[in-house]
Amino acid sequence: MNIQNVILGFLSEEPMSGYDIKRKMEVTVAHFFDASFGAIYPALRRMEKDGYVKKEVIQQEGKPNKNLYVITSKGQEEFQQYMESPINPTIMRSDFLIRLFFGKFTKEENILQWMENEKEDVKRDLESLLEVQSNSPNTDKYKKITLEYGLEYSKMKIKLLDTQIKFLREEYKEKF
Amino acid sequence: MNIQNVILGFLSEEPMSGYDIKRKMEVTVAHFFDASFGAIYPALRRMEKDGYVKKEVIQQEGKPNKNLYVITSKGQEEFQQYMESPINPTIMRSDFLIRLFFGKFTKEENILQWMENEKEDVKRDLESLLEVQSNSPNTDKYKKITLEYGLEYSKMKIKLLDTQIKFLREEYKEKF
DNA sequence: TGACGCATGTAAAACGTTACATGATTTG
DNA sequence: CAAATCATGTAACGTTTTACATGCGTCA
Repeated sequence: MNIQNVILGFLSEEPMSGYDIKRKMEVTVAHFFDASFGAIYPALRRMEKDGYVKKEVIQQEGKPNKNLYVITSKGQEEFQQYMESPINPTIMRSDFLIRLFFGKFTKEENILQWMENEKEDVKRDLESLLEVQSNSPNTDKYKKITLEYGLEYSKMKIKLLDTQIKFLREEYKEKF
Repeated sequence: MNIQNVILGFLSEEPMSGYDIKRKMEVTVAHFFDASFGAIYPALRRMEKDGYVKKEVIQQEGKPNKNLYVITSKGQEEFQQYMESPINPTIMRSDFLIRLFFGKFTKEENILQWMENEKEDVKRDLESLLEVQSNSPNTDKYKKITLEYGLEYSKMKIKLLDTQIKFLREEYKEKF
């Protein structure tokens, strides 16, 4: 999977600009896929050159023009091929967990601070996912599963962090 | 966080070769950090050039020589600086979830197959983490938390996949 | 008036994967 | 006998981030 495949997916649903795609990603797949403008715009140009999408310039008043991209039949074929290809393994890269893993090389205060921060971050993630959920009751069942995945994952993280923070605090107190 | 920081972390524990580091990563941090030989070896060379590590060549019989890397005090300082720096956000990239998200563009059989495969993969991950857990009862408490994280995450995924697979199968049956 | 949202884009740099090359020993 | 393990390394390639550039409208 690369950005191109994901963009083709979004354009299979409706024509969008690079900006639209980025916004859409943020409220739908951000918890398991992320892309920057610097990756999206060049990808769209390439895809136009390769005939996967067609550009339509929309004149707007008071706002910059919009480059609306429409998927072509060649693009649809390409996307279908992607959907039939083998699934790539999930990539995860967690600085937080690396820090924890090497936790014995730093002060316990640092670690507790990291864990509190992480908990707050995850709580915000959870809230934003809950908001998305209540704002989109009519999404299809598969999208609902990916949302559910995000919700369960967040809840699991909060629970685990809560438990472990308490353990560490108990231990910390016992030093006196 | 980059490979260099992680390597410095491992070398803070004991001198290792590039090969050792890779092997160690596989049984400790693979569920939240991954690096290939093509990333590790060049990193070690750079780090030696920059004075973060020292190379010691170990002659071995019947096996290729080993380049054992030892962290220097400059390397220790660098690692401490990393440990005090702000934590980078976690990166996740899941082809599986992207496929699910765009599930309506493919056949339900495909989706069920993906989910079954994913479940089996996660089950294997869980088993390997459980094995690591029973093979290393004396690891420090922070490492234990990262292991616990992996275990809980795997269990969560299996549970969710199980539930959702059953739902989809029920629905599927009702079509008759 | 400064920041933010809308909107697009490029170029450089950083980072990493993949594939290839080498070669001995051990294991099934 | 083939495959896996041990062990290191390079080069090509691909991808992505970051930073920069532009510019209007709105809102506090």
